Amino acid sequence: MPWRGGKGGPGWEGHFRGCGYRWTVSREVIIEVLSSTRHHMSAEDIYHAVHKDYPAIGLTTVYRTLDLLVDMGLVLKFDFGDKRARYELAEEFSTKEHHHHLVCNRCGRVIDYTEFIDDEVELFKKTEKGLSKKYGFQIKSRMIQFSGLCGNCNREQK
Amino acid sequence: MPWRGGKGGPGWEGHFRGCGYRWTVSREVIIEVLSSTRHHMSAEDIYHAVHKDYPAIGLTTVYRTLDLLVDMGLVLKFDFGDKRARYELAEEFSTKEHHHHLVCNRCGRVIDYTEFIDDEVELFKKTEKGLSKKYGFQIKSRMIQFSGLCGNCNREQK
DNA sequence: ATCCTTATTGAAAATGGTTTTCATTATCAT
DNA sequence: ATGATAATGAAAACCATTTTCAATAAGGAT
Ligand SMILES: [Mn+2]
Ligand SMILES: [Mn+2]
Ligand SMILES: [Zn+2]
Ligand SMILES: [Zn+2]
Repeated sequence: MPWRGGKGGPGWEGHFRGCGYRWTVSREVIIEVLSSTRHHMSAEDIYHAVHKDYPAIGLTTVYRTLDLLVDMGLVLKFDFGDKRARYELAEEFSTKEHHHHLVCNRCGRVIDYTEFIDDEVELFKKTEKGLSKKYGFQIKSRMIQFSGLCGNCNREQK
Repeated sequence: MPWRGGKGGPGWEGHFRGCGYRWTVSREVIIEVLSSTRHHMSAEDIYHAVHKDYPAIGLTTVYRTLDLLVDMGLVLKFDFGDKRARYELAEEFSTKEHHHHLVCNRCGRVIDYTEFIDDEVELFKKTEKGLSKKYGFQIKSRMIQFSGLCGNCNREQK
């Protein structure tokens, strides 16, 4: 795990430089926000968090930075069914372990779960190898997502 | 498999009636389109297909009907990363077998794959049971999706 | 077959997350 | 420090989807 999070960690900066991008305050701050949350933030969430300390940073820049981060594979983008995209640090840069998502259709709660992850990883490996051979498809990312009713909503639903 | 597809099959009509909805020409025609394609159509795709024979049916009705079908569990809604939602008959009403999706990030091609489905189903069952016990979460739907580069795009990329 | 209630519909307008535009500013190799 | 140009913010544009509302059609009752 050579990547240190936190302010201006050479890992992040190096990634940007390595791709020919500049290392800017906006980028550092946005990454800092993503690094220090356990939530799945929307662009606007991030914008608000950033805005407290850096009111000059605009929503447009947040969107642009997130796009870059996703392209570079440093951040994952999710669709949990509310209209806005949600973002989370990629595994290698996160303190969270490899996980998938459980989304409540009623209240929108999102649970990170890690149960049976080993089995999933194994199955993924096998599947990817099979699909790559059969379709010549090179898999870059994989996602599993369950949705339904969370404990609370399940109870109320009755 | 008690459900017959095709024009006005009592299966579809019964489903609507059973939920207290009326059985209308628009609904019949939209279902007919979904039943006779192997593609993952957008609302607008469906609108255009319907429009040839029934120019009076509007895009709004297509959206509304799709929402209903998704709510009733007869149709699945996907996000393949282009901006529009994509729709496909649920397994029980489709001639396609249970499958998952392989999405090309470059050209947008979507492949239905069925490899290792048995393993996946087994793992899903186990996972669902575990999650249900641990989080009280009642799972209604599950999705797996891989993305990357398809055979063609992989070759060109070089 | 006709009436009546109301679910359904189409057209147009509104919505809202995201993207584009463009003039200004900041980064960084020199 | 200087200059080339990548990055940025504000405002406008975009565009899939949703909402509004008056007109229409479905289907139970008669
Ligand atoms: Mn997560
Ligand atoms: Mn499919
Ligand atoms: Zn819930
Ligand atoms: Zn492709």
